[in-house]
Amino acid sequence: MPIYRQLVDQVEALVAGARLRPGDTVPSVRQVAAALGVNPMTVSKAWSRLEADGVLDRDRGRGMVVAVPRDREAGSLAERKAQVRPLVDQAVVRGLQLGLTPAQLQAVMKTSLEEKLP
Amino acid sequence: MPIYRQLVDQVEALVAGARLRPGDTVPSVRQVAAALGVNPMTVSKAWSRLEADGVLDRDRGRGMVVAVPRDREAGSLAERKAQVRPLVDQAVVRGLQLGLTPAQLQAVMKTSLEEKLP
DNA sequence: CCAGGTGTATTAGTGTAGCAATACACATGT
DNA sequence: ACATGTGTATTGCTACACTAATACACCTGG
Repeated sequence: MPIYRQLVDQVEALVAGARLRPGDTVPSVRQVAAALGVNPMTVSKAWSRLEADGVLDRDRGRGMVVAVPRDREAGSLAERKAQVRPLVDQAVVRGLQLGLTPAQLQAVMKTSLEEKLP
Repeated sequence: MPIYRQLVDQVEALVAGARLRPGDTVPSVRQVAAALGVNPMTVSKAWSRLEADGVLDRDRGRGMVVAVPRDREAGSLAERKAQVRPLVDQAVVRGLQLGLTPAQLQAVMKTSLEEKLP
């Protein structure tokens, strides 16, 4: 899995789990790049995508900050459910393929939720 | 999303949902290719991957058949749960990101399961 | 055997994702 | 103004994913 995607997923998970809250600052592009031995541009790509997704706010000269969830992109409850649906479907298909029962799959999701929400 | 991957996902979903059962035959590479206006090799790639994943059995000169689930790749319950985990995590993160509550996410999974299992 | 069905190995072309090097634009503190 | 921090536009390169064209190998029914 590409470096920049790993970074995106990692930050998204932290924000979704409220371990990074709106207003918190994120390590600078150069800090992360140096720590990982990667080109700053690679990190910038990740930060950019996070900004495009509304997860971070950019502030040139200062750094990037966790954005307040604006519900803008959200839409109605039904729409949001429809957006997650493909990902859930993928997990479900894989689970059934492995012989897991519906109850076992639900249990996995419960575990995942508990781990993410402190 | 690549053509061959769409085919793979589609067949996997059908098999996982028991709409295609072990022993059922699958349309031939050339039939599907003609129907979609695609090169037979593209369909073959999909069929091959499905065979590698143990979903289909090959039978040169006759066609491809849905394989019996062998529990082969399965392993212990814990191992299988661990395998689905990343996919579930991805769905969960996305759901939380959209402001869905844990209960709503579980509901989405329930719906997905009900739709797949007849 | 032969005709017609099956899947596929091989090869080649095309596009693009991923990453890095460079140089630049913006903001802040002194 | 200047030094120093921030993020980034641009460019170029490389590797690999995806698709297709062709020719071949296998099996079955007559």
